[in-house]
Amino acid sequence: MLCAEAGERMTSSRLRTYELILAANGPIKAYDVIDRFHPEGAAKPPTVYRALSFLEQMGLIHRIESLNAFVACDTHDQHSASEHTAGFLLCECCGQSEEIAIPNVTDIETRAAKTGFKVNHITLEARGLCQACQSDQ
Amino acid sequence: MLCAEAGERMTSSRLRTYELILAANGPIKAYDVIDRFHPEGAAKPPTVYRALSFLEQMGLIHRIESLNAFVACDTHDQHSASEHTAGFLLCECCGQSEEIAIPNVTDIETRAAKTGFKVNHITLEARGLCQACQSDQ
DNA sequence: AGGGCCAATGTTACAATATTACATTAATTG
DNA sequence: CAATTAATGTAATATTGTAACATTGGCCCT
Repeated sequence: MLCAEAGERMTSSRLRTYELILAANGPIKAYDVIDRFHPEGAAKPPTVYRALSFLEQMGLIHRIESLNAFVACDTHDQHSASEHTAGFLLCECCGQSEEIAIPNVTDIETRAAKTGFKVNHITLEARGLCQACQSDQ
Repeated sequence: MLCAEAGERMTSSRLRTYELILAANGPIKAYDVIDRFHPEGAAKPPTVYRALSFLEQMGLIHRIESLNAFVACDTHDQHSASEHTAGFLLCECCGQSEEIAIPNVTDIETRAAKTGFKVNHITLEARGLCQACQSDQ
């Protein structure tokens, strides 16, 4: 929250969206946020999509591309929002995610630089099975 | 193609889909394939989505998660389909993609193993600017 | 060749995800 | 307080992807 103040205003839509993502305790879909937004009925999609964009820019949440879902950032107090990029371990069985630092970012940038490519942002998502779900098998 | 024969049949829908992806010379969206499928009108979505799934399983194409798009595999002759996973450099300006080997896969697996996570598949997508688009600025 | 099987396709409908456009309200600043 | 910009409300629609079920086509077996 302190982190967000550095940027812009934490309005009630944004806070409500962030609360729902925190409460989800794992990746949550935009339309699940939309459905839970009000006690009675659903929110309008733009309300939530705008809040999601904002929260992502602030580094409070991450979008998981391979799931079309969003998850609260574990480590937003450890990074500036701008440079903040993270990797994820995504369990294909239970749906839980674990945020990890991307190993060897410089190796990726070096490889990119070989063809003159300048990296702005890295998406790293590893799908597999978490420990608990392996035991269950 | 030889590679595909190892698995199943390269039917005409599958071939047509693959041709369109090869011809696209960069990531192409499913609905662009659908629109171009027939000379006259569009294909039905399931026709193309089925073909895309098949081609991906065969290792002939890759799905780019952060673009909801598909691109022909550069290196399917160098890998068995099952173990085949690739990284991508995606230019935010011109839309071109470059396929790269994922550096330090073992580092990712080792990090995952710290919490008992078993990795099945890695998505690595680096967005940024290709050389040509940097020069243009 | 005829019958049985399964893979693949056709077809319709719909679900899920996301954005555009424009009107309105709220906050901030000079 | 007026002017300006940021944020929100609202309706409609665009984009992406799947479910369900009927039908066809290839293949194997005797």
